[in-house]
Amino acid sequence: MKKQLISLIHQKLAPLMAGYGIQEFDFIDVQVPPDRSKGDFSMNAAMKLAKAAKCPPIKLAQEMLAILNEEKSWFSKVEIAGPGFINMYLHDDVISANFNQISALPDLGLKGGQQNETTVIDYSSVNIAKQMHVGHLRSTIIGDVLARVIEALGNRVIRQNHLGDWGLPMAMVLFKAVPILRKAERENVPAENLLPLSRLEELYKEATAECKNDEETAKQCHELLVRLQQGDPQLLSDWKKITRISMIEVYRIYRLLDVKLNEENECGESFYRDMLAETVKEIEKSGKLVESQGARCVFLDEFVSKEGNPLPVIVQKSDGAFNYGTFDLAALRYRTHRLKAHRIVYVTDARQVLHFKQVFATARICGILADETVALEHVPFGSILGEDNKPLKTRSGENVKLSELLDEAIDKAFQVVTEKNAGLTEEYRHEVAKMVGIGAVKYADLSQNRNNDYVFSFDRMLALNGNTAPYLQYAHARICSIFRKAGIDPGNFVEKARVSAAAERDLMVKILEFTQTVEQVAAELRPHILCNYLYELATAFSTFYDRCPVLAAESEELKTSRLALCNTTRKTLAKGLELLGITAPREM
RNA sequence: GCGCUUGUAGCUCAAUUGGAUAGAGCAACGGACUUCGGAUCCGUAGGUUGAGGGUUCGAAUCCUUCCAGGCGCGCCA
Repeated sequence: MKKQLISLIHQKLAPLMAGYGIQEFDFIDVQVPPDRSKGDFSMNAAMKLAKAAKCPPIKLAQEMLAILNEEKSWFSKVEIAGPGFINMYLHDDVISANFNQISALPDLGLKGGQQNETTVIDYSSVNIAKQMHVGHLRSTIIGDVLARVIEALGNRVIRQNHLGDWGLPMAMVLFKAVPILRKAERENVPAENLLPLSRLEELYKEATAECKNDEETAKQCHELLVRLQQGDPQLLSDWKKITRISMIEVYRIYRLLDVKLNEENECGESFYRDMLAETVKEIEKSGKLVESQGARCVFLDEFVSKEGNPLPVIVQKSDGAFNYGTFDLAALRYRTHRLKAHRIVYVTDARQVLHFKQVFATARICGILADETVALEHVPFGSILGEDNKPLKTRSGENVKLSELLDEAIDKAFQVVTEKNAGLTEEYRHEVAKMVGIGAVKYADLSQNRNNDYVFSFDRMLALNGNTAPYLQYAHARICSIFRKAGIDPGNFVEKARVSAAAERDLMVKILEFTQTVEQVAAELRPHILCNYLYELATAFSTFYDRCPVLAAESEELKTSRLALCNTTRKTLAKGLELLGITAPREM
């Protein structure tokens, strides 16, 4: 609706603006005023243009007003407010008509924009031989939402799980694990029996400790890494075994979280192993490669070290091994040349901002990218903190395992569901507890501006009111309940609605904002915008629900109209939650 | 030291990227049910947007100087 309105205004005002010598029309935009009493939309173009048109904003606004006032089919009223805002009030029929049009579309009009870009999203990026812990949560769920959102708007999305499987940590695990693998072979027992993921993680910790205290061990690990990266067949086979053992557990968590990552999305560091040398050669060709203290680097003037010297990006270490910057550069090459990405999005924590700035700058300077117009976007996010305002850890100082955290959320949700709705079967309560518990954890994370750190609190995220997942799920369940009571299948309900009360109108207007909200999330890569929207939608519904009886409406027509409104609200809520990777139960 | 980032109601967070009287939830107080799920709705109160200065029709948002927290800065990822 907003787009149509903008194009209408554009068309109407073009001659006037041409008279002022203004041909560019980007300035024509409308926004929802802060206060409903100021109309459905407002426009500040008069103020923005006053300078270019050399005309006082009020005069310009008056001239615009005169033209817009002729448009009787859309506006019931247009008026000037403040220093030159133009406030527009739409006819109820316009709202209803737009609403019915959107309602009839299978995807609520999400694909209407036809974006058709290829976007690569790099997220989750778990490490091999490490159990998933809270540190992996944000990248995994934020990335998953961004992928769903961009995909839903009609783009091709390629999800990439950039596994940490080819660096020094991997070498340290191998250093400890190889003897155990040999033992397993001698005794003819499956490797995973002797080396479950938890054991692998212990080995990694032991190795780190040993390397710290013993230079000889550290040296051996570095050598082992070089051998692995050079393709030692036995090491490769061991490496593969460990990777698979590790990923089985990761996929169990992905399924629990309802995150859309599979084996086909695995494109870890090791994937680029044969492209690393090539990538360095490519950099060498650009003339930017410099040898420094035995390492091969690219120096970037815009980044300065502690001592005030230009900061290097190391592309090849002095021992010949490659490190993470090279993996990222090789990945950029692959993603632009082979995957033909128009946009590449990296979802990692905020500590890596400098790293990605350097990688992006290096790629551009050294001509690594197939297409210079490709958008490279780092999506940083803050940390998850404990009640003590420090990064969340267990009492003993360990990382909190994701698996345990999620189980606890589900347990707590089960208690709440049982308390609130003991009438449901136990089996169904368990199902709902999963949707509510996981939904709460995800929503608590997603609903906040990702820049900030946040304090993890089960109590707050499982609260039944306020901006939480259970509140949204509850609104959805109430709508389903109406249809159940009426004996109508909402999936086949195709009636139309029209405005007869203020609460209905407000709800319709809110629903009409859905597509533009999703588009905004895709553009800004900030899921909390969608959360805020859904919360407002659920609130608008709750108000409507309180004031407008549906099944007991005064007339059959009114009942049908309100059912139609309920149904589209239900679809919008469910779709919005689905984009957030959250399931909305029919009963809870 | 340099760089990035954050600071908004007692608490947890928003604010359409420079727009109108800075909005929600929790907590507090007061209302609403012989109706569809009260896990609800409506209202009251609560603010020098960390502090100062600047830019302009207009600043939480941009520039600048401070204050306070978090993070990063050559062979870990």
